[in-house]
Amino acid sequence: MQGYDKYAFEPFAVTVDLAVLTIRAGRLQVLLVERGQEPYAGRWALPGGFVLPDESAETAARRELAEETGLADVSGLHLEQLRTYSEPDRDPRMRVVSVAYTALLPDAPEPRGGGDAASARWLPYDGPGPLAFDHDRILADAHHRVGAKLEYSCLATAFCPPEFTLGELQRVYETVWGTELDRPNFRRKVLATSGFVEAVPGAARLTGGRGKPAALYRAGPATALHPPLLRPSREGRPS
Amino acid sequence: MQGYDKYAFEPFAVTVDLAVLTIRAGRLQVLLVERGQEPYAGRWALPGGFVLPDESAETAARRELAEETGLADVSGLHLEQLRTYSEPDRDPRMRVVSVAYTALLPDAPEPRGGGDAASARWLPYDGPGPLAFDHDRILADAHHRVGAKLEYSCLATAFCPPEFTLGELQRVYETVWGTELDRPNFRRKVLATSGFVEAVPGAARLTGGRGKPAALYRAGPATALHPPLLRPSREGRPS
DNA sequence: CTCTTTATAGTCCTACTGACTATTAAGGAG
DNA sequence: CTCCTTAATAGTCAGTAGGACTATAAAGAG
Repeated sequence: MQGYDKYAFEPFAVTVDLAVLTIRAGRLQVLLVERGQEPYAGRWALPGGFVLPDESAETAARRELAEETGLADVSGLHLEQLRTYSEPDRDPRMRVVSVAYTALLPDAPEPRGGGDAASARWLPYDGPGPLAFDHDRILADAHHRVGAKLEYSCLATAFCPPEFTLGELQRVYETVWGTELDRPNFRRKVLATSGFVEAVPGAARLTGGRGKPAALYRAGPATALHPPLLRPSREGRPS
Repeated sequence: MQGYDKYAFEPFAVTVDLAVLTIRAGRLQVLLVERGQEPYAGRWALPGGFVLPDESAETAARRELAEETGLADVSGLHLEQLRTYSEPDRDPRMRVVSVAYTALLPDAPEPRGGGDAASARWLPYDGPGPLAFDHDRILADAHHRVGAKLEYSCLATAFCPPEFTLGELQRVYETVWGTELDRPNFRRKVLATSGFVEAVPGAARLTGGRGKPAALYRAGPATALHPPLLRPSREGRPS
């Protein structure tokens, strides 16, 4: 790798794939597009596209995210590189190396198909059978990563609107992990972690609630949880 | 991303870069090659090279690892994808997207330059000034990742020979984290984590030791640490 | 007004861990 | 051989985090 001219190399197409996750109707949902052409015509796929000549993968991912969600301002959303998939046969048409990103959205409006792709839609994480290409694996990796990061980072607030209740925050953990948490213990842990959330000055929330109105919180300045908030029981958090 | 023919895309060169870490002489050391040509002639760089047409990035990384270290059997070494670096200007000659990997080695023989590259050498992690390209950042990311994974995974044994003492294992933590740990507490924690290490049937080690001979252990079947072994004090473990 | 629902407050009790002290078993210096 | 140093191993003790659980408060539904 000292002088490129001395070495032959094959040029690859480089794309980004997006695993965009949100919580709607109490379920973990994914943004998917339906493929209209072969291969995998009719299958659901993760949104994505080519990295343009003057873009970094990160820039391309954020551009695609804006196009596929139709959101005007996508700058505040959590976007994080997941990993790169480069198996030679992952796309039957040509050699494509794909840099996968995970994005987390709070409220999740139904996407208006304002981009180049066919209309993207929210679908339940466990819902639609096998995805196109290796997207099942990418999506599973994204879910695994997000579940793990909930334990030791403040990532959960990325699923919440700017102001949220501790009940909503707890539902994020429960939905992603697929477990139930003890409410008093969850409150105690979150409030004891300085910088995780901070109370909104003078507010409570009543409108839609069926029970006692809950206090509102905002995401705090912290990014890491010390000590972590471990998921209950079951052993094994590989990789 | 439904039909590639409809979209223009630029072909990129795809490479792998390796952050190969080991512990030698009580210090964290990195495998580096000296660049002979511009750009960055004379600077140290991470070993790496092009992904070949029929290779995945993972395969290419393992091939480069074997070439650069000169080790005959590289199959047992810990190799893990770090992340992908794709800034358009990261290589002044052309557009290169690089998939970075982190590898951990136990004993660390001085590499015999048996590959295509100029002789690779072990250098202290904090040693050689600025590296070529964006390799300083890649190396820092690798160090950060390894430090974080020591907390919640059994990765530390990847730095150790097949049979090791708990003192050696502790030195891995101390060297990577740059902190000192309490020895009795470390022992208690490691031995209490089932599957982390297991005692070698009937053996102790005396030869080189200045003190009481230590018992030998092997890596156990576990991959994750529950609960984690957190580094002392200082807050903040970002990303 | 009562029941249901959700938020919030507080109490045990156990396990984990940080900070120690003590003991054992080598090698080295005299 | 004896003392000293070094490192491994054993054990103690207290503070704390967290799991399980009970109790109270404040809304809406009927």
